[in-house]
Amino acid sequence: MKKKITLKQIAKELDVSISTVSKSLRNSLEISEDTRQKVQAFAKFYNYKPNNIALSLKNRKTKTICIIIPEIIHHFFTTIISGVEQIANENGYNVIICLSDESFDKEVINMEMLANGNIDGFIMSLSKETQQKKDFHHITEVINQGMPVVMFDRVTNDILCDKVIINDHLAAFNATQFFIDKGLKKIALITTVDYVSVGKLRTEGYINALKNNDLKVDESLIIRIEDTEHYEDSIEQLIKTKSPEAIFAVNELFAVTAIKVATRLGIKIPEELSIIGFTDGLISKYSSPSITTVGQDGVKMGAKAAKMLIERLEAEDFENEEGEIEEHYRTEVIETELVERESTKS
Amino acid sequence: MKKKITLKQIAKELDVSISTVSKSLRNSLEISEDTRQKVQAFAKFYNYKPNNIALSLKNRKTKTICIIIPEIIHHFFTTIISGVEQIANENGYNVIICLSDESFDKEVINMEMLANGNIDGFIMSLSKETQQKKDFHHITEVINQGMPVVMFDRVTNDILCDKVIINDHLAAFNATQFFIDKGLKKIALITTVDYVSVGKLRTEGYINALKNNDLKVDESLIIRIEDTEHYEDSIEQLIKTKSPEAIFAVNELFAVTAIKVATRLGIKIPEELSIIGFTDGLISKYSSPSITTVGQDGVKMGAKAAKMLIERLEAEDFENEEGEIEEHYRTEVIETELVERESTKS
DNA sequence: TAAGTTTACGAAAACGTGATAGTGTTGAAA
DNA sequence: TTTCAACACTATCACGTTTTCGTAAACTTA
Repeated sequence: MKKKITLKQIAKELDVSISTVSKSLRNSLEISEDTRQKVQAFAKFYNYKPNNIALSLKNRKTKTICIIIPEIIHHFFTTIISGVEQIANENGYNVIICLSDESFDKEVINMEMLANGNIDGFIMSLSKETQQKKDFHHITEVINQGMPVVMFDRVTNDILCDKVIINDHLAAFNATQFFIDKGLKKIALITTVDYVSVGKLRTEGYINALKNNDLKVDESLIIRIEDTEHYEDSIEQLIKTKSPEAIFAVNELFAVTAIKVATRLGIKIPEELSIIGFTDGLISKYSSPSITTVGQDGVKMGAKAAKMLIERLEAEDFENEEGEIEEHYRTEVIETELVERESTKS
Repeated sequence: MKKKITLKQIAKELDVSISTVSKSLRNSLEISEDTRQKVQAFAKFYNYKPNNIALSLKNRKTKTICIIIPEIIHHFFTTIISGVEQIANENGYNVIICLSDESFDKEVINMEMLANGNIDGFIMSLSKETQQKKDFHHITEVINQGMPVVMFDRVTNDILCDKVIINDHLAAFNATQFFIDKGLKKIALITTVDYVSVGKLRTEGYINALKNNDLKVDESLIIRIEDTEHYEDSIEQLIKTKSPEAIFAVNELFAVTAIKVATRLGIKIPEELSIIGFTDGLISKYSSPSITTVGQDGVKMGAKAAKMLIERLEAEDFENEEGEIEEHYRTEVIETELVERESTKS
């Protein structure tokens, strides 16, 4: 077992100074051809690699970014990670992943922990609890310390920073309009309670689409599901008592559950009931019937977020010299598209 | 924007030495009550937090572990991450996630990169390409440098280290036996090509179960699918020409695809065809009919791996004093259980 | 009062690196 | 012979901590 070798050890072994070793390895012209080669050969033999921690300390840059997501079992978030990771790696950055588990406390702890030098910047999506509490002090603090933050998907207007979002409102509007165009009028909505911003926006899109077509908004066709709730019964209730012609669900799980319930009740999909979900994950794809869904390209979103963050990080090197930082935050909107499958009539 | 404050700045501000500040904050008895309080108050006001990078350099420990997985879109791997993350956080460790994308090169690059001080240890599952090449030099090297590695799921006997696996052989054996116990004899197998170790083991389990019940192994009932292959046709071919009574698929995707194909062909599940998959993911759960599957508890597995790694890391502190390290590697086997659902007769 | 002990703090080293500034030797130009 | 530049290398500092050791000043004891 040979431990990692350091500059100092090489220097001692070859009886030169540390500076000479360092310069030789960086091919400095200050060092004679002879010494350089000797050092390089030695270093190669012992497989010398600079210690990243020491470099981080010296350069005050870790070349590591952190992505905080509420949950990892959501397919959408894994695609986000995928996109972030790809761009990060291309630019020589490592990615630390933190799971907030939808918990405010865990989000705060993770951020405070990593903000102390471990990383150069954050990419994050708010936990439900944080959205509920509307307490963003941990994020403000990090930003105030000069660490860039990029928020995606679940964002808030209370924080000024770069953001990557999808147009939830428009996407929901279009999905609803899709039903209406097919001649369906009795359109139900399965959504979440309002404090999750995306659920709220999607609900608004649904309502606006109805209004735009002079259709009445029937509150009894809308069910709002709590996290903890066992929602299968609520959905069954909805389908049984209201017999909707179409259902728009704000996520995959609601959609697939609706399908399960309808199938159990002997309702034919899409002949008697059309269903559109949100988020194009594996479930939608492999469900039978497969589910028409609002596809949000997580990979693209993650990649965009990573690009924005890295751009800002690299820009910082300049700004230091200029003194004043120009705070011009952008919000990028990622396109969605309706992926038509078997759960809607063609 | 107030940047992070350092010991040095506090020292200068309060006109004491850096040592005094450091000691005060760590409640050293060497420092007078008076000074201590003054320093602590000041530090609190400016929200002083020690710089983790500096600590890492000093302690030669980063309190960060890296998990390398082949893909993140596999539900199984996300549950692994979940388990690792939980245990890591409980013990004050951060988790860096690297995706090898099933590529040997990416696995090597990631490992070499992070082994230079960034992390304290690895948890990993081999990429397909690495398994194929049987080139493990990057792992041996890391281990030789004294950095602990824990492998899980896709492991190899060529490397000596801690491992966490499931008994793939037994699990497949039991699944096949389950069919046989129901009186089914014509049991097909949808598996992967042999270089992926788990596919191989599961295939063996299937074959042994058949042999154990004096059933003939019919090679035409076994299809081996390549990564890149568009496998839906192969499966359709199998079902059409062989009309099996049961299918055992070595992963979720194969199982759900078999269901889709069978449903399309008008074959009733489970009346005419029973199906068992492997890995209890969302797809199996939400498919209609839902899929009976060999459940492997990824969370437990990840947690176990993290525990083993952290145990070894903390043990290192001792060993240094004793000189000689006792290399006693363990292999933990995680139990699997058959999760019965709608795709098999009860 | 002299000697020893405690108190309260500071200086410096160490972790590993890279950049800046310095230093001594050699050779060439004035 | 003097001066200056080029060469080849070394010393030192800085990044932010913690820790070991050192040391004045105050206090105790004989």
